[in-house]
Amino acid sequence: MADHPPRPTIKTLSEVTGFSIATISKALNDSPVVTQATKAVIRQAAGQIGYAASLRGMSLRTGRTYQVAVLMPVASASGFEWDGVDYAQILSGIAAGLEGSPYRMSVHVVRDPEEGLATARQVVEGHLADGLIFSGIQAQDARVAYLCDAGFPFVTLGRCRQDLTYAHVDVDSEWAAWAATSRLIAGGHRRIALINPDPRLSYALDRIDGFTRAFTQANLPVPHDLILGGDLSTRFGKEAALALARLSDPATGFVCVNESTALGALAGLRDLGLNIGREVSVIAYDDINASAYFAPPLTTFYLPIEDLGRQLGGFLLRRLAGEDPATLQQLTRPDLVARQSDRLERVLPWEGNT
Amino acid sequence: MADHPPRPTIKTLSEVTGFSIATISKALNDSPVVTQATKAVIRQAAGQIGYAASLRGMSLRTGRTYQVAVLMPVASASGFEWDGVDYAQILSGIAAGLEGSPYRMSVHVVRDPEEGLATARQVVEGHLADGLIFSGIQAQDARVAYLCDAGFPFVTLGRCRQDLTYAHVDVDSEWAAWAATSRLIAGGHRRIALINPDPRLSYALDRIDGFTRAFTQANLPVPHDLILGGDLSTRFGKEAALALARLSDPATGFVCVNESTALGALAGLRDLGLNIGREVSVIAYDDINASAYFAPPLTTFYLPIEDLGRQLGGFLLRRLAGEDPATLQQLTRPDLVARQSDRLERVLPWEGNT
DNA sequence: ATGACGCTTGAAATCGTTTTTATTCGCCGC
DNA sequence: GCGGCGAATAAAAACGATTTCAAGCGTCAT
Repeated sequence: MADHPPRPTIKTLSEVTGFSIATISKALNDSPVVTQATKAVIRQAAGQIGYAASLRGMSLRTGRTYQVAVLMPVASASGFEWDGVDYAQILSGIAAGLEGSPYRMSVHVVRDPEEGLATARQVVEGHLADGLIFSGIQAQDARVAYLCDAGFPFVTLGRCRQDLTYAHVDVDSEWAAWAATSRLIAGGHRRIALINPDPRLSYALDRIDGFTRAFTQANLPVPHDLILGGDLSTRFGKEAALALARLSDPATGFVCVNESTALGALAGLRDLGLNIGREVSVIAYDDINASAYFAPPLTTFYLPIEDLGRQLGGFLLRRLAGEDPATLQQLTRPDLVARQSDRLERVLPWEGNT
Repeated sequence: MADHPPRPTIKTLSEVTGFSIATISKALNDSPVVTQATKAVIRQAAGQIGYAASLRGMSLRTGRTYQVAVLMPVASASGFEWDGVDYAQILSGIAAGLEGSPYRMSVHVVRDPEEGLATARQVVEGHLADGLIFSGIQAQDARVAYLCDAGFPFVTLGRCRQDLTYAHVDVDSEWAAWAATSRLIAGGHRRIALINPDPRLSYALDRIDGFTRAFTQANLPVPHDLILGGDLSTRFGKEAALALARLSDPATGFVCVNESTALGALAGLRDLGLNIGREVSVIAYDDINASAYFAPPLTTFYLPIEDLGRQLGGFLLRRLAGEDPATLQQLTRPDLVARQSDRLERVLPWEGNT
């Protein structure tokens, strides 16, 4: 066990430079009341002795924590089935977005939106963090409502359907579902299934909207009976695909919500002896490129999930700096990656213009 | 924006009860110098007004942060290829292990062990956390050495090969590699490949040891030319399998390090037109059950990764309480889940006794 | 010459705890 | 009756920063 010399405090710096701690503090915070000359001297000395302000001290005085809390959802009941969400990548992105700021990231695990609300309350009331980031937004989201009401800075991945102004980053699920469905319709499919997440989630509704729009635009009836919602597990994907492909008027096209459900769907369709890419087609979201190695390789929409995380972090920083949440809103369109799980070859009109 | 009433402090409690703040503090910390009667009164009042000690204040005074830092590795160069590590599940486990304690979890993203060391230094020197958890332990691990030397509490997932005493949780990779290899040998394979992680990682060496032991025990030559190390990406798994299966004396059995490399290996072998499960066999580690949906379903060793996380959290708590690290060490044997990617049917002697 | 003002710096209060040291008070022994 | 002691509580000093307010001091107008 090595003994470290005691960390220099503002007092040390005061003794070294001869200035009072008040002046030191102001200088380091770049206050206009202190001369450039003294600022320079103090900064130089600070660098010299390796002074870094104690977050503890700052925190007590200012009430800020210099922490950002992230609510990380974990699949509760799916029993460690793959849910296709690489939250580590989101966290990595958030951390990247926070880089260069004094803010650190604390992670709170939540099993469901209710626990999410409880945790959000704790964070706000206990001043455990200065800002909050979370995802899994529901159409009617109690967390969003609470935080808006409390005036606490936050950014979400996803949008709720309430009329509230808040910072968020989202993927254009309506468009993606529309594009995928249109692609399958153009490929000749009429019985297209939508394998969807929990219907309380806001983007589940977005996907239904896009799905519906594709049929309406093509003057075709919307196959409402082929919309199935569940958790994001591979098991659900398989069960859903099996059920849908065994109908008397079976589904031949599948628009899956992500890689894990798509993997399950492929497994189910394979079990039925169907030739995927010829008899049936599958399209999904993809963010970790596992789809490229499925049998057959999956046509997907690529979701730059690490970038989304980076945006979340960046937006929260700007929100904490006082920026208006109305200016901190962003919608991303995923890119189509055409592979072999659908039989479409020709380029569609909307391709290429992202 | 709702205005919250100011949070009660120890001073509030002092005014309410009539006791001095010193007595309050001691009472709430269950100090023996204060009477049971007053303790009861104070606790009652604290509950009444909903007092909870400010972590900020405690932190400044005690020097503790009530935070545990986790170093989360992100695959740097693999370009968002799946690496098969569900770190979210580990975090979830750690959080579960920490539950009931006042400790919160902060996550620091690191791209490689060097950055890990730098971050560990920051955490220790800046007192950013009271304890540290990390993984990806190398045979010679600078982080472990540094933290041991600094006397800073930490727990690792994995063991290094230096002679140091520290708290850790690990999986018996030597055994698992031995078991997988033995299983393939018993199935008639002689050219067995080991698809391994980065050879600097400690468990990469453990796996080589187990692999070697299996051949030695069977009085067979060890196929050193079939040991390949790389990142954990699916791409690497595919490339490795392709290379190994194309040798003039090709590999017919594959012991993969995890689900993602196994998925890649399956994809590669499939591309070569090989019948997996008959002509070639594949065995891997598995923690999210995606393997069950591969084509064919993969024989794996199941790794209870969330439990490992829970152990990590629990061990760190005990370490923080002053427990001897020598007593905080644990080795887990994964369970075999036999599926269809290897052709072995009969039960091996070591099965059943976990 | 003097008072006001601007500019820079310093002293002191403050944030909410814990911990060390001091005080109060009843009681016992001599 | 008084010093001393033990038990319980109170007072005060930290921890390391920010922030308010006061002070010093030269300049300039009156």
